[in-house]
Amino acid sequence: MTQPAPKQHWVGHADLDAFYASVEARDHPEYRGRPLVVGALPGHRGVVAAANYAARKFGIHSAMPIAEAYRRCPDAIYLPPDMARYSRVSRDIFRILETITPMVEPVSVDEAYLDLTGLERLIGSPETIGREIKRRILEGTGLTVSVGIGPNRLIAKLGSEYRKPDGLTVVHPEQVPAFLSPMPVASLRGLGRQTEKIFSRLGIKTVAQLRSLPLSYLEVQLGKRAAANFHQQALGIASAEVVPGRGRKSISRETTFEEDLLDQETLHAVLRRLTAKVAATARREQLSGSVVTLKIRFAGFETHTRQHRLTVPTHDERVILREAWRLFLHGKLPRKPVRLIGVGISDWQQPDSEPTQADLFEPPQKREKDDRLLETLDRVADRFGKGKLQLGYATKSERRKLR
DNA sequence: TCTGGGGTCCTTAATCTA
DNA sequence: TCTGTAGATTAAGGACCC
Repeated sequence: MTQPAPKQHWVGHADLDAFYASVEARDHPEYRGRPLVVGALPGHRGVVAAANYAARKFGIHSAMPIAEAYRRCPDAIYLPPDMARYSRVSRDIFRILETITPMVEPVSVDEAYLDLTGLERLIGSPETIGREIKRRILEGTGLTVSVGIGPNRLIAKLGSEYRKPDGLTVVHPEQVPAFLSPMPVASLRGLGRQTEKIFSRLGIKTVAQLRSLPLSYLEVQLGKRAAANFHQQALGIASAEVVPGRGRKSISRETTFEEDLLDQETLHAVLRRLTAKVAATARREQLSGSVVTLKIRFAGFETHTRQHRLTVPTHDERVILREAWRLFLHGKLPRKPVRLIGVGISDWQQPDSEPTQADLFEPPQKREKDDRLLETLDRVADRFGKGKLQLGYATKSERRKLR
């Protein structure tokens, strides 16, 4: 008896080209051919969200501060993002991808993995499938997409980046080592500025160089986990699993002020607005979160988060706002002008664990403890003046005095 | 240069619990 | 009941991605 040959996995990665900018150019023919930047408007705080290829010729790229983009190309068209419109186009794109296979895993509005395994008999070779994806998206939406196809997610993703815009790259299993070898290490997944610094210090520039190093050496430099991860990637080893409809794990909203802000009334009002949006999204998606997170950024980009676990999951904006504001007031945060404020919820309750009557009507000890602490804080406020309480817990000695 | 917004995942330290 | 400890959980920060 001979064993059947193991099935060849094929993973596709589809990535829309300069998505936001392409949607704008598609809908406004008068912009076509001109440098176009979607993001913050010049003169405001913010960065580039997307730049078309004409703007990229000026060195403009996403995440660049808008002031820098403006210096490089004052004549470009600058537009604020219209997320609602991009989301609609995104839904069209995913519907089209699902005509190829139901095994589509969204990564973001403009990016997805597809499990193409076994489609050869239905559609044709991986090259044929790739051309078919591009054709259907162009015909259905008027947008171009770059597609990478390979034996796993890593190779598919690197494939879609390999030729852009409007590219198609298919890497067969036996081509993987040659495909990866000349690539800069920075093209590997999860390798950002910090890790790149380490590699640069070690004189490692290409994937081939990385592959030649013993794992034990990498472990000393990067730690066990990261070393194993990059070592596997350098060998072209990665998962071929595609998970359609991966659920989200958190919902959050945040905003950066034009000028840093200290006034608590305004901060509270902004937090209320953000909380309402978070709660609305949660209700729409029928999600209730158990963890409320407050995010605060001060001048100098000093960023802090504070979390509180609720006894009962919620999507009620009053509950979320109360907890977020409590974290703001009593989370031992520095009392400084605020650059950004944000709020989020996470840790969804499982459908099989509805809150019990006991959860609702017999608050556990944790809640009682919290409430006692708050009472104490209120008494501190009365005794020592409100200013003391604006930020930061009462000190131990202050609490002792009150007992 | 001066750094958005919305996410995920990992590491580490503190705390809880068996 | 006390104590030490190991493992699990939680909280915070950071790196990274699009």
